[in-house]
Amino acid sequence: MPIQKPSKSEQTRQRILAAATAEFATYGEAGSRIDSIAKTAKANKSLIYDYFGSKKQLFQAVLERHLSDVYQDVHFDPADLTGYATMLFDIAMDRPNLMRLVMWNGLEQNRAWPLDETSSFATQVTKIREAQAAGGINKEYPPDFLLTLIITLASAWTAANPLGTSIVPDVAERRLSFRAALAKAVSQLSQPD
Amino acid sequence: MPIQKPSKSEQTRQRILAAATAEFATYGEAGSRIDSIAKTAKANKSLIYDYFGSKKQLFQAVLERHLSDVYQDVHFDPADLTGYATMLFDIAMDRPNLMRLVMWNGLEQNRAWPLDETSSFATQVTKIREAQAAGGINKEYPPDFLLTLIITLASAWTAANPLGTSIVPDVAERRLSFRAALAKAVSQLSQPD
DNA sequence: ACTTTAAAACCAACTATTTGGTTGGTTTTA
DNA sequence: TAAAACCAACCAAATAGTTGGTTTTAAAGT
Repeated sequence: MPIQKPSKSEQTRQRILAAATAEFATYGEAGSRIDSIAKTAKANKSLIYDYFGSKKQLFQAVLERHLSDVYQDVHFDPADLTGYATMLFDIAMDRPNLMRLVMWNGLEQNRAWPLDETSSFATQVTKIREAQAAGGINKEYPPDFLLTLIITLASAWTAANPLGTSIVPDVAERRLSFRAALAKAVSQLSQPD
Repeated sequence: MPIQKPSKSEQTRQRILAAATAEFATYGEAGSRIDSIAKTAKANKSLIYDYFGSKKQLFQAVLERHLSDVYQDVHFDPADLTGYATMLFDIAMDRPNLMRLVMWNGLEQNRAWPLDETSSFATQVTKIREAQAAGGINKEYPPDFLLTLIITLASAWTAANPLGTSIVPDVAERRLSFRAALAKAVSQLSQPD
């Protein structure tokens, strides 16, 4: 029996996570209602507490699950910042819920990040600094400036950014054009003089 | 009597707005508590309803007031995108509360913007497009791409952007360096080839 | 095969508290 | 003296979280 059919309770867990994802992404932690999640998940409210403990822990679980999905796909290569940017762009465009969850999490000042991207960010900054020293990346920008620029721009046209979506309501249809523009911008900025 | 001393009720109104600003900026609309605002404002809860109608209307009033403060200072000149970017950067850095309010408002999908920046955005996009046609701005980027890039980057290191602040926790002390980097980046991207 | 049995999965109903919003009146102002 | 400003107490609804139990599942015993 190589493939295990998910157990009944596991299926329920998944329904709860799916319902919670939609609710939290839409309304944030404070605005979400446990009753609403239970109803959408077609699960009894107490199961949510049995499986996840509390509203806050459920939010955390939802966020962590979606983040860890993505972490597997992300490879940071300081020699290819353009590729990094477009990959983040694709991830962000494909996962509006995740982007909104990240945003809510940030605003609701729920402690630092789950998992440890903070240290991951620091690693990336160091690699950019080294690449600058080695002449592979434009030295005129601070490395952490560049990294923030790339990550922020890559998610600038997601549902997570009210500015981006109100300036460009039709990004979805112009995705390739924007992806290319992003690539060009990052390339232009990171290229050594 | 050229200068009117603010009436008692006007002072109360202001205390409520100030308290609401802090509460809403910190917790968002859903996470804020009217009782808490009343307590902070040292005003009776019912005054909030007398003066502002409802929680939602109070949020809207707070946001509009802070936005209109800022609108007076913002002048958009397609011939000086760099200046525009740094001015937005200064405004954003000086008004963390406003930035967070804008972010909450966007995420909480409270209808479109108060006042009409939407049309203002459209105007700015048009002006950029014209400047591109006239050869004053790099033609390789879509005008609405450029505008989003500028506005988003200008606010990338504010309290409103969890990414920016977790990558660069010490922006405050390095403000001038980041301001200069932003100026250089915008200049580099908008300069015609 | 069939029963036993205990844990796992599930749920309806409930609770204590918090919440946005109201009421009916007192105090202050001009 | 009447309107404006203010407030303590109140209310109905909503909310996160709990309880005490019933149903399902699946393995063990016969």
